[in-house]
Amino acid sequence: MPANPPHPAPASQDGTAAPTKAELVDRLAGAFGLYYGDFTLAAATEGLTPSQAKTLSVLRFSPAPMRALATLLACDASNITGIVDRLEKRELVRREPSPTDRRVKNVVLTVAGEVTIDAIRARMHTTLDALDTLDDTERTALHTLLGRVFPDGRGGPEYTR
Amino acid sequence: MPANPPHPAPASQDGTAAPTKAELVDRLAGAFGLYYGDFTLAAATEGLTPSQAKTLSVLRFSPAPMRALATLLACDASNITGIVDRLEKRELVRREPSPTDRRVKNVVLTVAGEVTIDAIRARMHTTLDALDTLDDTERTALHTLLGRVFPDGRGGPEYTR
DNA sequence: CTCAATACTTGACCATCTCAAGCACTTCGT
DNA sequence: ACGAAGTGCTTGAGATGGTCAAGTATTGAG
Repeated sequence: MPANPPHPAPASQDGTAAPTKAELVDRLAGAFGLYYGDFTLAAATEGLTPSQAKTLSVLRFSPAPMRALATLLACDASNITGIVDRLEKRELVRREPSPTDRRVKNVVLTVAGEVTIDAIRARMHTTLDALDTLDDTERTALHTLLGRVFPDGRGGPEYTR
Repeated sequence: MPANPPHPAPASQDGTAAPTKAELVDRLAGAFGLYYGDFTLAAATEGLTPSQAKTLSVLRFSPAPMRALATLLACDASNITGIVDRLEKRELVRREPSPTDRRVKNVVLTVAGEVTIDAIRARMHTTLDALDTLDDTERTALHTLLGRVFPDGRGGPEYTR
């Protein structure tokens, strides 16, 4: 039953033809919607908002100055002040003065912060369970393809000021 | 120079070994971050917030009652009221009373709304350009794998109340 | 030494989000 | 048929996320 959707999106009847770019964008949008829901729910069980959890997530790799966080999270610097304020009040994160530039404050994950972000990632059941259904070949393929389409950006530690 | 990151993440030296689940989650998180930044920027050029644009995006496929939107966007129903209020004020969207249940209001994309969401999707240059570098086989693989990990959820039109 | 640039903070203002409460309507049980 | 429970949407309060404009401290270039 065609059901005549307002926006065509023929969505290649059989699964064999290569998807159009629009179909791929749809898929990405859908996938990230589900991922985001999973992440948000997991963060909420630890009493954190998505932005707070995303900040902890970024800091897992390396401490970073406020400015770098703003760039990584694609938002205004003034925004980070508030987010880090709240994370610091809960001792998940610490501001450390940069030894080389007194304007800069490096944000560092505390041990409690590490535990928390690990717990959140472990609770993303929708995503984690789904990944379990992939075999090694598929995992490798997905990892590689995502790396091609969304190159990392995060080269080395940002602890560099 | 190993640089000794605080959180191990050995990140399989060579590209050949299958990535661990944690590495895949990292990749998903990174990819999601870039996609979201691209989407947010594109939405901003049309004067829309990410939530407003996401709502239009969902409605591309089919009109939907407020409740369904809340479920799809993984948020409280009361939230949708405000978002749709603002979209309606800009005539990108219309509330229509459901013919079969007088409690329900179906939200429908206007023509202007369609034009707007299409423009936003067309401006996601980071994502679209990256997809251009994939050949047909890779596109198919990515589409299939994402479909496996994040099954659609959106089966038929939600215009069903 | 002066001046432009940079890092962070603050305050104003709106959007987003949750929760609790309320109204309108539907559905179910009796 | 009737009342009670359930569902869909809205409203209002309160916290957070987000932008912008302005202000302070520091750096760095000339």
